[in-house]
Amino acid sequence: MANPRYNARETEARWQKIWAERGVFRTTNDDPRPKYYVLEMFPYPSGRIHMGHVRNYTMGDVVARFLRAKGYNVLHPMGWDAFGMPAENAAMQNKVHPKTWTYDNIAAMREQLKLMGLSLDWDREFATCDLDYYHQQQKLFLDFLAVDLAYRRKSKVNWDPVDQTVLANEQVIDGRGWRSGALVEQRELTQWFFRITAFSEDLLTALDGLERWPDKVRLMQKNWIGRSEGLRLRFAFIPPAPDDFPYLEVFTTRPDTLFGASFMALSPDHKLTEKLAESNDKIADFVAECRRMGTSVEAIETAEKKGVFTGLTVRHPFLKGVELPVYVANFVLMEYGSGAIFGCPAHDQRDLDFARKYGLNVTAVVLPPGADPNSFAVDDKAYVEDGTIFNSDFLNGMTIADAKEAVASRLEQRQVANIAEAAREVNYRLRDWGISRQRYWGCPIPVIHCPECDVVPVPETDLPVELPDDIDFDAPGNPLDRHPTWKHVDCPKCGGKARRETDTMDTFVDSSWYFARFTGPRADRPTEPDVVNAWLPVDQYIGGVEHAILHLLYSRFFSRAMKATGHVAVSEPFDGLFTQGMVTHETYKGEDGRWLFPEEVVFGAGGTTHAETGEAVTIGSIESMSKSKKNVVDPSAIITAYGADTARWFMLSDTPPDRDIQWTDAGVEGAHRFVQRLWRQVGALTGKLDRSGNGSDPSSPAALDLRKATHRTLAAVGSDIEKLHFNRAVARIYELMNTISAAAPGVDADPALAAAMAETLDILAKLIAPMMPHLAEEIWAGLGHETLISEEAWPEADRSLLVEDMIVLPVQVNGKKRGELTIARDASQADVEAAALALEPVNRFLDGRPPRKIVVVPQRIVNVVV
RNA sequence: GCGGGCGUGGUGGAACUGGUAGACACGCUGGAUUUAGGAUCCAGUGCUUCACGGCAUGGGGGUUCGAGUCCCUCCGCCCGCACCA
Repeated sequence: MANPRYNARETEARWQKIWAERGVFRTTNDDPRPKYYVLEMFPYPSGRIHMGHVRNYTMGDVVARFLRAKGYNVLHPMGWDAFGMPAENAAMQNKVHPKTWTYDNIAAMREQLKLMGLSLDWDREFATCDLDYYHQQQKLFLDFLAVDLAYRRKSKVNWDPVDQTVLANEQVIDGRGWRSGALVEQRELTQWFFRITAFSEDLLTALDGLERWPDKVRLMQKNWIGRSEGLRLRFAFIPPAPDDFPYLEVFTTRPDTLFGASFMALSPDHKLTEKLAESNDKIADFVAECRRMGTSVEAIETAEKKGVFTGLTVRHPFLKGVELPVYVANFVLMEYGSGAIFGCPAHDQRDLDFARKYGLNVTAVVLPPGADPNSFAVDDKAYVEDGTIFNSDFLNGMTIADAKEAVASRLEQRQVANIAEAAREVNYRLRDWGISRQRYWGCPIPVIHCPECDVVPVPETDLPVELPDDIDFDAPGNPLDRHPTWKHVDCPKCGGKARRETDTMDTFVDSSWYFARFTGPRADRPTEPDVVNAWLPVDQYIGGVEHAILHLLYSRFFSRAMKATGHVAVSEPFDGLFTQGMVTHETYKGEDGRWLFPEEVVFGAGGTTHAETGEAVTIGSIESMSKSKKNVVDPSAIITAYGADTARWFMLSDTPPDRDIQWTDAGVEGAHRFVQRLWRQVGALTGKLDRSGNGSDPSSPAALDLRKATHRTLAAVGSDIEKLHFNRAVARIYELMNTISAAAPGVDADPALAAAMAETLDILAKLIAPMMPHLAEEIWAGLGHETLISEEAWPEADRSLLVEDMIVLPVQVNGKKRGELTIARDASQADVEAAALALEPVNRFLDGRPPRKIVVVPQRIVNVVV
């Protein structure tokens, strides 16, 4: 330890090699210790790791190393979310095969990750594009298909006519394909779906049990599932009713407003609309116009409520002789309820806009509190608040809730002549999950289309359906579909000529069960029941909040579907979830407004300038790191310059882990200074330590104080890490470090302090080990230990050192602190009062009068009320 | 529009169930040491006052012996959803 400067690069490589050689982080499935499964969201192999990965994996590694030290059998694996579009884009742009591109990227990123010193079990690594992985995924698909959790139906999709592919909603920008720029069309295609709605209710109610999830995420999922209770009503047509439609079915959550109904509206996609359009050009034109309407945010926000009268009318269920015209309206969604509504303009803004446009009646039936029933009317703002029902016959005077119930029970008892049928119904906004993608680089859907036998699952013995390697990306569309031979197969059932499904699965399918596969990554079935059920659920899952809905909801569905098909025993995959914040950085712009990389910018006395051109640079807002704004810092460069421990320490310091952290040079340098300071301080002390005792010598108050500070820190850091409050744990370690520096000069003359210091430095090394594992190993070895600190147990805090006999009690007068007194911890209330009243500042405020009241909160505070 | 969250020094942020506001760090100021340092060490650092003290957790009001924390209200910022009947 003579070297005053810590050489991170040399040291980190050395310890990483030792860990790997000794297999320190390899996890076995038959370990008798209690299990703990730590998982960070696995990366997409884009080619290079970014700071978000560094932050995510640092946090996970702290948890993994901490729990390993606490005596758990920790599973901490890593893999690759490796299918997806970017590989195909690279293939088109750079003429490189998606497989080559992906595996090259994985190799590069694995090397980068290894430089971070993460305590991962690399033996369990896999990529979702590995044949073995998607083979098992195909088995899952077939199992889901067998129990009807996977199915095929026609569905509206965004179709890019140039690239000849389906686009996700996120890939449609202002109505145009993000790559081709072509106007996106709405097309009906037959697509594969997972029946996530089979679990709507369970996915919703089970959220309450996810106590170790952020409330925010649970709420987002709740809103996404969107449960609402109401009635399904069948309105009778004024004869003649259209063929095949004896009644008009609607769903409503507001049956209390039935007396205010003034029209009916069908979705443009409603079956009845389609039928009417066949013989009515106006309707047909209107439907076509609606189809052209984009699905973009802007299009919906600015869309005018429009419709066209169908010529049909229905009877009002309660009001004799009242007839309601039936329209087709652009704001009615086919996907929700029955695709038809009754319109009550007074109490729904959309209905009101529509009614005003077409001159329909607006009858208020909910009276705001205190309003005059004779004069209250709705103008151009619908009344949607609470109130009392009026203008509504038998509902008059009721609350909204009572009126809903009254209508429901009356309809159920069939007391209404004009309603053919009514039933209570629960609807969800959640839709089934469309998984078909017209893409090459994904898991092939293992079915065969036979002209005789229809859809035939690929027999399990014929699995895997392997992606062909010889493909070309010269033309738009799905290369699998264009492949000369791949799709031509014989029907497994009848042996006749048949066609292989050329759609592949959404890559979200791949990431919906990888956590289960990590428990038995080489099994010849998707999971080994004994093993997977011993490991799941994941105890702590860590990742970005951007996955709050899709990935996390899909994974919750998958667990249920895998449970239904016997692959796992749990319904909930992730017991604890933590969503970390993003990494941000300042942005920089040159004189012409172009974005600049941080390394292009020089901060001089004369202002901020460009390193090469010398032009003035504008410092812009702080944004999350992104390639487009160039405000990125490459983790490899940081690790090369400062070492992984510095990068890790910085990521854990100062900012709470769930908030965005700003990456700054000053911050990194500060973290690095601490690494050096720690190294220097420990190095300066190693020769002076006394290993013959622990320093519990009553004759040395300095030793006792140091031991108290050490054990207090030990207890606090442990509980901070358990709560993932890494920034507080870091602050505690800084505090201990300051205490050590202050005590260091006394070690020479005080043998008890030298002994206490030995214990303190051992504990310090263990405290930093989860966060800066390389430095911790180096210090541990330097302190004379021959074990690996990575395999050492977390120390126990000595509880007798955590309580003080004498405490400092703040004394307030009228709630303001005026002084403090040092008193025995177990002093009686009378003693505390007497001591407080004896304080000079208190007396100054008392001014000779007796206090009105004295509040003593034991061991906390004294408040004298004058 | 609906739903949710957050506002604390120059900065990032501490403050457990209401109980010493500003821990810890960055930055800054002064000093020491050094050929030099973006290295290290020491001291200081919410605002205000010569001082006693006064004022301070987005603004205003309330509950309480006591409020950053609880309640009401207003302002500002951020996030999610988006015609869901």
